Amino acid sequence: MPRPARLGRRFFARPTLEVARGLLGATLVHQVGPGDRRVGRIVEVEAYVGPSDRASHARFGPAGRARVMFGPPGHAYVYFIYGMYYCMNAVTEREGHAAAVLLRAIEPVKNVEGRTQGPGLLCRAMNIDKHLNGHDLESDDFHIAAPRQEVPQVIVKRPRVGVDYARRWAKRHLRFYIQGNPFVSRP
DNA sequence: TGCACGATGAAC
DNA sequence: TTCATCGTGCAC
Repeated sequence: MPRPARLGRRFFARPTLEVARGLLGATLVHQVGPGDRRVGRIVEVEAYVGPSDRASHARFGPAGRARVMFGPPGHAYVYFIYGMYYCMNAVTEREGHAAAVLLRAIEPVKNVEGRTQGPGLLCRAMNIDKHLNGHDLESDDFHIAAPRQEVPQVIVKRPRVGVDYARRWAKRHLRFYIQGNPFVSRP
């Protein structure tokens, strides 16, 4: 059986909506320590398309919290939120175009315990925190791999969660998930 | 220097 | 609907 192809710079250096849809069904891998390689299948994501996206942290500019989003694609943007949770994004588009895809839910595949429905729980279960902010996703210990084979899946488009303050940007269907998957946070 | 608030999740 | 809990952004 062929080894799943690790997604590299070229995959992420594309339009964010394409990357978002392409990440559904892919597997997130984090080698937490010796003998603890955690793997989860991505089933729900959100796209944050640029600094003009009023829901994106990129709106605060390259000197702000989301400076990693202004850097090269294929890196992790991990931030701390509500005083207790971390959320993980994969940076997209070309360097200088601040965009990313938020990973909202995974289906446990290997060594993943606890709930994984929602960006905060996902990071907790995968042991992802601020020490991984800015980490290169083209690495052995932390990366995303393409599905082994094309699995038929219907992709649902919905408004993003928790961004009502963003006016018209809150209405756009920039959340994507695999229809019928039981691990989606908010079907 | 202070303060309001959030790309959340759980309890009530 | 409220609350836990704290870093960030911005007003002062």
